[in-house]
Parts: sequence; structure tokens; C-alpha cells
Amino acid sequence: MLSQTAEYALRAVLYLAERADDGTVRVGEMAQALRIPHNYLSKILHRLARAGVLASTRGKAGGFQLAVPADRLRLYEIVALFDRIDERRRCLLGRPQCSDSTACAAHSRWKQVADTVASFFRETSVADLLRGAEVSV
Amino acid sequence: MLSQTAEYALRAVLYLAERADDGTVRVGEMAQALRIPHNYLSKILHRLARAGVLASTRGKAGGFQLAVPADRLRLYEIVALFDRIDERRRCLLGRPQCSDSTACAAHSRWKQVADTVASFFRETSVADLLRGAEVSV
DNA sequence: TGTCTTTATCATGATAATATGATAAATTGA
DNA sequence: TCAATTTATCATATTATCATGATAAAGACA
Repeated sequence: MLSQTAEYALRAVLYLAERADDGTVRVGEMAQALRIPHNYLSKILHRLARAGVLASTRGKAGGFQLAVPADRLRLYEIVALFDRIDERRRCLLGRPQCSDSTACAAHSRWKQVADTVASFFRETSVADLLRGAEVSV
Repeated sequence: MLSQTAEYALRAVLYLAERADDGTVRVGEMAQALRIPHNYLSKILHRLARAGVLASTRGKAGGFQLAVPADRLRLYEIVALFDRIDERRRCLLGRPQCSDSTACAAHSRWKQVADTVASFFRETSVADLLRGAEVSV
């Protein structure tokens, strides 16, 4: 559903959100804890930082931390950096033009499904997921 | 959402379903009409035929046709040959073990979304899509 | 039989996603 | 200043997806 890269990004952000006030976290720690290749994760975190989702500091005691409160950070802001979420919302049959007025065979039925997926990413916050975890555990 | 290959397969089956009683259709015609690379489509159709979705005949007047009535052919049977639909239904965070009892942070919320997607493919038939087209055009 | 048309299959290439390894740049603190 | 630690970045390898080109095998029919 998500690319490997987007999934890694989401897991990394979630990891940071869980230990929100512990200061910065090193790539090495996260890579080990989440079992994500170190340099690969490094680039993902860097990209999240450039997008303003994370803040990074170099040198000793450096690392990454959330730059946005978890309750104001939507999954969309994380995932859309790596996957074309809006594209998949479009035509199931890949038509360049497909809308309510120029519908493909699947349009009306698919639209409802695609909107459900899109709403999930747009409306769910990182904090929502943390709460989800508490409830389920 | 779907891989290019699965999307091609779906479009090809839909094309055949639209002209259900016209006998067999050649790869060349479909490739041209659907703008899919000829040899690539050829392999996709062959795979659909091996799976029993299509029937193929060689030689002059050969080609492909549906092997199953459109109203008994679910999109899942087509798409699952090329994409791992069930896998994506699973954990958003990629956990090998993630269920109601061993839930990841996203589980309860994601489950509803994933079930919506899975139900679409499992319950929608090719005939449903053809009807959808009629209504919208 | 022999030729034409078609699917079936093999071999290869192109591109993007995923990942690894090495080095540069910044920061801290002795 | 200098060494240690960390992110930032570059170069390259690996793998899967998407696609092309050529040939083999099967069937129809004059």
C-alpha cells in the first residue's frame, strides 16, 4: 500500500513521537530499533527534516526530533513526501482524464474507495496513532 | 494503487467483456485500442488465460475471450494475479504480526480503510463496472 | 503439404526502487 | 586546536518492474 520508503518514514516519525521529550534521537538508534538500513534511514530523515517535519542537529548530542506537535502532524504530510498519494486517488484504470463528468467504467465505485483512503491519510494525525496504540495494548 | 501490469490486465478484461459475443479478439487489436505495448500485453493475457480467466486460441481467427461470465468474474481474480492485494490489506507499518490482538499503532484505524479496499476488489464484478460505464456515459 | 496468422516463449534492455559503502561537513567538548 | 561524534552527501550496487525484439509452436485453410 505504501512504498517501503514511505513506510519507513512513518515508522520513524512514530518512533520519535513516542519519545517526544527525550531530546534528539540518533539515526543509529532508530535504525537498530526499527530494523531499517542505517544510511537509507538517514536519507529519509534528512528529507523529512528539509520538509519541516523533523528538526536535525549535528555533532555530539545531535540527532532528530519532531518539529511539529504530534497532534498537528497528519500522516499525509509524511507519506506524500515519498508516495504520490493523490495520484492513486485518481482513475483505477489509469485514464488521464477521469472525473464525475468524464467517468471511466470504474469511476463511481472506485471514487468512494479512493476517498476513504485519502481521508485516512489527510485526517489522521500522528497523535491519533499513538492513542490507537495505547488503546490496543 | 495498482501496478501498471494489473491495471493493464483490468483494462484488457474490461475490453473483452464489452464485446463479449464477438468471438475472439487478437492481441494486436487490443494493444492498439488500449495503447499497451504488444508483447507486454501478450504475456499478461497469457497469464490470465493460464489462470482460467481468459480462453485463448491460436492460429488464424485466434485470439482471446472471456472464459468466465462477466457477472461471475470479480476484480480480485484479475488483480491478485499481478499484485499482492492481500498483503497490502495487512499492517500499515509493515509488521509481520499485526492483528486485533497484536495490534500496531495504526491497526484499528487502518483496518477499516484496508477492508474497504479489499471489499471493493472482492465484491465488484466485471459486469458491475460495465453497468457503471453505462450509467455514467 | 505448405504458407499464413496467431499465441507462446525466450532473451535482453531500460528505468525506478531499494539498499550499501565511503567520504565530507558540522558541532561539541577536552 | 584537535579528536570524537554526528548528520549530510556522493557514488555505486542490487533488485523488481516495465518494456522491447526475436523466435518457436500451434492452428486454419488453400
